[in-house]
Amino acid sequence: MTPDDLETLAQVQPPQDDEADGRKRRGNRTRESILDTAADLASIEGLEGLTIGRLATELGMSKSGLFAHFGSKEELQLATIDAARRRFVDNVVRPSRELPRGRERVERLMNDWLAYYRGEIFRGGCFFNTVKAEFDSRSTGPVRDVVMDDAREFIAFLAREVRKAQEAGDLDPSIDPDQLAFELDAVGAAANQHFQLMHDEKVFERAATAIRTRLDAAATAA
Amino acid sequence: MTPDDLETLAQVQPPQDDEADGRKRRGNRTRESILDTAADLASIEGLEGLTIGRLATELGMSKSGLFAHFGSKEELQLATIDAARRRFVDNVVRPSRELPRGRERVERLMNDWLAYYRGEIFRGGCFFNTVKAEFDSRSTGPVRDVVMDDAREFIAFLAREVRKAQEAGDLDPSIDPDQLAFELDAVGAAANQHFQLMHDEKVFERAATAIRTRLDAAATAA
DNA sequence: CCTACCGATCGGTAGG
DNA sequence: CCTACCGATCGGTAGG
Repeated sequence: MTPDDLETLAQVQPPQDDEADGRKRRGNRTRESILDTAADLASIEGLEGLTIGRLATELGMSKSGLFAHFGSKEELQLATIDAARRRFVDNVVRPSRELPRGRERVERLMNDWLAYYRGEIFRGGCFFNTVKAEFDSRSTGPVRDVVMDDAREFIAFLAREVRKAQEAGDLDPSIDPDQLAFELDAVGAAANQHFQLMHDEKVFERAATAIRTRLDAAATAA
Repeated sequence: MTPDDLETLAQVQPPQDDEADGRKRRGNRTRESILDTAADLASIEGLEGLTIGRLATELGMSKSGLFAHFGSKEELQLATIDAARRRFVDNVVRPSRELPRGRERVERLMNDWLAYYRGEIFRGGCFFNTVKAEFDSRSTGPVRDVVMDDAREFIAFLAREVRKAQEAGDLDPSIDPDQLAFELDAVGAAANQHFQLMHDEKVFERAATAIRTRLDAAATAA
C-alpha cells in the first residue's frame, strides 16, 4: 500500500539543541536517561504504577528536580511512550528493513520480535503489552488514545508486510492480510506474557512453530 | 489424562453457615457481594489498582467496615481471585461439560469463551487477562503465584480437552495438544484485548476464524 | 459494622 | 536542579 513507511511507527522528535553553552544539551541527555528508566519501570509496573517518587529514587534525584522536565504526570507518561516506541522500532521494526519485501523479510521481522521478547529489551518484558493491558479497559484520555493508536499501527504494519510478500509472489494473494496479522500479533503477545509469567524459554519455540505453520499455510506452492 | 476434572479449576470453598441466628449467613452474603464488586473493579484497574477506599465507596460502606471481612489487602486480593474463578468456571468451563468429549465439546468451549468476552461478564473484560498482564513481571508473592497457577491450569485444561477429542477420533492423534492449546489461548486473549481497546466486535469473527482454521487443520480426514 | 485516627506516599507547587 | 511544603489518598489500627 504505502511505501516502507516505518515513519508512522517512529515519530521521533529530535531533541532541540540550539544553545551553544551546552546546558540544553545536558538537559536533554538527562531527559533521555530519565525516559529510558521510566520505560523500564513502566514495563514492569505500568504507566500508572510508574510514580514520580520511585522514578526519582531510582535515578538518584529529587522528585521536583525530575518533575521540572515534565509539566505533569500525563506529560511524563506520553514522553515515556515516545521513548519506548523508539526502542521498539530500533529493535523490532528497523533491522528487517534491509531485506527486500517478501516472506523472508516477514520471517526476519518475526524472529527479531521474538528475540526482543527473549532478550528482555525492557526490564519487565514488552512495554507495549504491559500498557495495552493496563489501559484497555480504562476510560478514554490522551494516554489511552496513544496506546490504542500504537497497537493498531503495529498490526497494520504487520498487515502491510504480508501484503508486500503477496505482491512479491511469496504468499497466496487470496489470504486476508489483516487476519494473518491478527494471528501473528496474538502469538507474539502470548509468547511474551507466558515468558514473563512462567520464565519458560520453550514458549518461544511454540511461538516460532505457530508462526511457521501460519506462513507455510499461506505460502504459494512455488 | 485425568477425568473431567474441572475441580482443579473450581476450588470452590462453600461459605460456612452453621449459626442459627443468620448473622454469619448475612456476613457471608455481604462478603460475596463485596467480592463480586471487587472482581469487577479489578478487571478494570487490576488487583493493585483495586483500593479499599474505592471499593468501600462503590459499596456504600466504610473502609474499616469492609476491611473487617479481610485481614489485609493481600487476603482481599486472593479472595477476589477465588470469586472471579467461580464466575469464569460458571460461564466458560461448565456449560460444555454437558456435551460428550470430542471436537464438538472443544468448539462449544471456544464459543462460550468468546461469548464471555463479548458479553463482558466482568465489567472491564476478562479479569484473568487483566491480572495476568499486571503480575507477569512482578516479583513473586502469593498473589502472583495464584495468578500463574490459574493461567497454567487453564491452558492445561484446554490441552486435556484436545487430547480427549483425539481419543474420540475427532482430531489427528499426531498433533501436539499443548501446542494447539497455546495457540487457542493466544487467539482468545488477543480477541479480549482488542475488543477492550478498540471496541470493535469484528475481532470476534477474526478469532472464530482463527480457531476454526486451527481445528480444521487438526481434524482427522473422516 | 462504625468513627477516628496513624505514618507513608501520591501528584503537584512555591520559591529559590 | 534543590528544600520544603500542600491536600488527598493509600493500607492499616484502636476501640467500640
